[in-house]
Amino acid sequence: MNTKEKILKKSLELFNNQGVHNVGVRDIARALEISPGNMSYHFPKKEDVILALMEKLSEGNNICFETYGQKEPSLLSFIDLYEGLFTNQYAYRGLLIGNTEFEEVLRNRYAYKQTYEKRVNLLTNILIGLRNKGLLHLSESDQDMFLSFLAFFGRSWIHESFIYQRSATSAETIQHYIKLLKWQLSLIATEKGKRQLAQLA
Amino acid sequence: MNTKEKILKKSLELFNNQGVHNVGVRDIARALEISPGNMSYHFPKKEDVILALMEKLSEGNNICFETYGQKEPSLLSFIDLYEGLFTNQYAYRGLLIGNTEFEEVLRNRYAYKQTYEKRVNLLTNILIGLRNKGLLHLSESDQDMFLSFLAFFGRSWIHESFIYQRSATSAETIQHYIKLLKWQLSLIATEKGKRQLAQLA
DNA sequence: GTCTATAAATCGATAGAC
DNA sequence: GTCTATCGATTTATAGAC
Repeated sequence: MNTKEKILKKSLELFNNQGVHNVGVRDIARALEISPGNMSYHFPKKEDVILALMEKLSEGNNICFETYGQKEPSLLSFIDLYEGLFTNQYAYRGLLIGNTEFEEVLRNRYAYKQTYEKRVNLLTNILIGLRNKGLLHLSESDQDMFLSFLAFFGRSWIHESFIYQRSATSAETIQHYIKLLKWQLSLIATEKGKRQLAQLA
Repeated sequence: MNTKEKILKKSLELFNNQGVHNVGVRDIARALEISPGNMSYHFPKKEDVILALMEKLSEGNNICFETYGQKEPSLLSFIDLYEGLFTNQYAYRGLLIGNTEFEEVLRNRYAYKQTYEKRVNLLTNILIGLRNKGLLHLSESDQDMFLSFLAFFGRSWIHESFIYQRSATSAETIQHYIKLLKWQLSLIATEKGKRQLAQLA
């Protein structure tokens, strides 16, 4: 592993444990036993480190969606999709909480809005697919609301987990929110959909 | 209005617009055309300002719950309750987002956990009341899940609104999340409950 | 590529006069 | 109560030797 990769790995570790704003470039350098100057050679600004990590997070999410696309649409693979997404988000949780500090940077340099719109389109198609399979009972307006819910849920659970579930393990935390998602699905699932959900524990 | 109150008012205004971490004591002093030293006379530490504002927020929430307690339990008054809570939270949104910086402070000096547990108990009773009125269809496990959902929703909507709904007005933003809440309620409402919800536009 | 040393800015907080 | 002036710590970022 080269220095650049080492920096990214250690930065993420520190960000996750202490939050981005509590970790200075000095801290990262010290943890890696390299000099602050060396840090700046590889990443001229702290935001460059954050941006690089954000892109890795985004790639991870893309892979989850691609994996789903290759499977038969079902509520089980839908849950799988979200387990993947949540696991990925959890791995980068330090970036996703307390990011108001770098919000402006992200807005300018990271394709926030495009990514968001792409995801909404993707999810819309996924929901339509599940409805067409007779798994979800979704009217036009239900679909919009469930989409709003999913967008909200997918972006916000990590905030709450960071503040309120800190003592829990990674797996426990993720399962807590997956359970909440399953419950939501069960409320709008058809009988066929409910039978699929029943297969899960 | 005395200086202390002026400081609190202006601080909140600045926090809401720029986020706590982007507003220094100097900024507040400059905006009020007083000296930084004077700021420190009234609030020795920046966290004292934040703590005072948090307590005002908490009082506002308490009033919402008390108001609900004096009404006849119904899904309409339940929605009223949340409109009140959301309006209050929105007014103090600067404190509620990006608060990882002061999380430790809040944990130590503000009765976070007690407040949280009190609210969960309160909400549990409210839900039981609504079920007893024949408005909600809630099994034991449904109740737990809906409680988890409400706790999550109530704490997290403000994060999302701050990042994704910034261009919307206060009223639009709040109504967006109230609409989401109504939809959730409609999923677990009895026929009687659904008739109440239908009264709302 | 990596280092040491330090610039330059900003922050919270304090000292002491009035 | 309010002011001016400043301390002391911390941060990002850079300069220049090796």
